Amino acid sequence: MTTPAAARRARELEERRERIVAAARALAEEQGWEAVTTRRLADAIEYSQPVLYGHFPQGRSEIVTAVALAGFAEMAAALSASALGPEATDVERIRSLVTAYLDIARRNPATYDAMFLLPVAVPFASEETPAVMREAFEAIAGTLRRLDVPPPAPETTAEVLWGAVHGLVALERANRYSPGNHTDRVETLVRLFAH
Amino acid sequence: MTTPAAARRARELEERRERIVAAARALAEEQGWEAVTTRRLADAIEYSQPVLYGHFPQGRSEIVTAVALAGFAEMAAALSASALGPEATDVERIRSLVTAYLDIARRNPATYDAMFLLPVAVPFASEETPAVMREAFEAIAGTLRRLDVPPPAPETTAEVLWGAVHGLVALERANRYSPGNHTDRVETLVRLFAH
DNA sequence: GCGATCTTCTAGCAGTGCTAGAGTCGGAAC
DNA sequence: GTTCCGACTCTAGCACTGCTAGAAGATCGC
Repeated sequence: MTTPAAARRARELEERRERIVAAARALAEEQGWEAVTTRRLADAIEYSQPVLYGHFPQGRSEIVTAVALAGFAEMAAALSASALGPEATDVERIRSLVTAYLDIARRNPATYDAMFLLPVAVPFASEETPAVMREAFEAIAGTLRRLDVPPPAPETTAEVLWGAVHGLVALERANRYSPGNHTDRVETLVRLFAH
Repeated sequence: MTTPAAARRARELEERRERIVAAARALAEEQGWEAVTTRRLADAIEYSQPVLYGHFPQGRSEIVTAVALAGFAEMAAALSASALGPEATDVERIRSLVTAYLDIARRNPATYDAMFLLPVAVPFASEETPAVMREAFEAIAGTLRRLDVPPPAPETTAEVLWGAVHGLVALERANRYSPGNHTDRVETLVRLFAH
């Protein structure tokens, strides 16, 4: 049914779609999301504006969502990779997790914004939650479950921990914190959850 | 030096300034910040657009900042008022504080966004930090200091607590949480900080 | 090679933040 | 009471935004 030409076309389409997402992400990280305009994206991929709407019928916001999903995939991988061996202490486990999270957020600020700040239309904890999001959450909950003294409700605690770390990132980036106190805050947070 | 006419003019200017801020806030709470355009604001105060720039030379972003400052004033008042009497337990004190914070955030979502999400040019923990911001922070730090078992570094813990509660608000509003688990999360957070 | 289909582009809409310059009005001085 | 100046406000317009209709074009199956 699918001719070779059609297969090639589908492949080219997919490639172009990814070039759009990559261009949006690069532009956002370099100059902020307000610099990510449909005209600049069209220039970056060397096509005209309407082409974008062929890939993303919902327009700009759908492109932002695509960047957010890519970010969640990377975060899930980083958090899973942050798990320590059996001889680690509870404090070390949580510190490794939190540090991995903060690293991801610090290295990709614009992508992080797409994931949490910008209004992207992705229901999180529901049926249709993309797998990458569940994965990232599971990495956090898994670390809590593996503690020597696991919390009574690991899932709920995972949600609270996620929120606490996100709050740290958000307030720090918005300059709502005293400067230079970063490591103290992280250590305080870690010991709070490691009990 | 100041003639009666000049005094009246100054008063009228201040009134008009506040009408702009009030209009921006009302519009944002009703239809979101993207609906707060300079044209709509001008319509609301029944003047033309350029009048806005007489009050706020930096334009729209300065108006958002003004709304944020009003929000901080209200938050400082609400958090201070949440302090409990001497017979309260640590858990009750923190719960009262956190609940007051969540109430403010839930009742004025757009104002809350102006305070923390939108890029307003207000350095927080620095010399020029407006008094209202310091006040809000002091209400949190003060509650921690008054605990039966105060944390080792109340200021740092206050920053972490602020971040944790903000994270709760942010993730909840961005639909990054499982629905219906709200009270569990709050209680988990409270007990974490009440030791 | 033909013809239909699918793709891409040009051009334009309505809206945005912001501003230059023209015009109007109030109030101080005589 | 009249004049005149300065402060104030408005009209009109710029360059930009996201998005889309309809024309022009290329491509592919036959």
